[in-house]
Amino acid sequence: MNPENKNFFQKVYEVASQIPEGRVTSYGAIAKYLGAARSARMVGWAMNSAGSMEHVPAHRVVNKAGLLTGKHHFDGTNLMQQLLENEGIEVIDNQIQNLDKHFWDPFKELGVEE
DNA sequence: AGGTTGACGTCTC
DNA sequence: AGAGACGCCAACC
Repeated sequence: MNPENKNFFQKVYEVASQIPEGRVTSYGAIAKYLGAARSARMVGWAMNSAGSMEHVPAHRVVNKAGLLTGKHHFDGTNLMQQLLENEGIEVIDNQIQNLDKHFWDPFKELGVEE
C-alpha cells in the first residue's frame, strides 16, 4: 500500500505517533514531510481529532516557534506543559526551551521519503 | 447551502 | 530585512 493512499489525517497520526518521548516537532515539519508544507493548519485539525480519537501525543506537537499554542485545547489549562515537563522538556510560559535540542525532525529521523 | 474559523506556515511586497 | 496577505482543507455555525 502506498502511504500516499491514506488520508492526510491518517498520515499525521502515524508521524505524530512516532515521535519519541522528550522530543517535539512542529505542524509545518509534519505537513512538509507529507508534502503539504502550506497545509500546516490541517495538521492542527488532525491533532484535534487525534487527541480525542487516536492515542497520538498531540502535546509533543507545537508550532514552529516552540509555543504551546494548542494547550488551550487540552483538558486542563496547563496540562500540555505538564506533560512536556514530565518528559524532561523545559517549558516556561508555554514556551519550550532548547527547542532545537528537543526538536524531532521527521526528515532526519524517518528519512526523506518522496 | 454558504460563509467563517481554525493547534500554522510560506510566499509576496 | 521586516511586515502583511494568502493558502491549505475540513469542520462548525
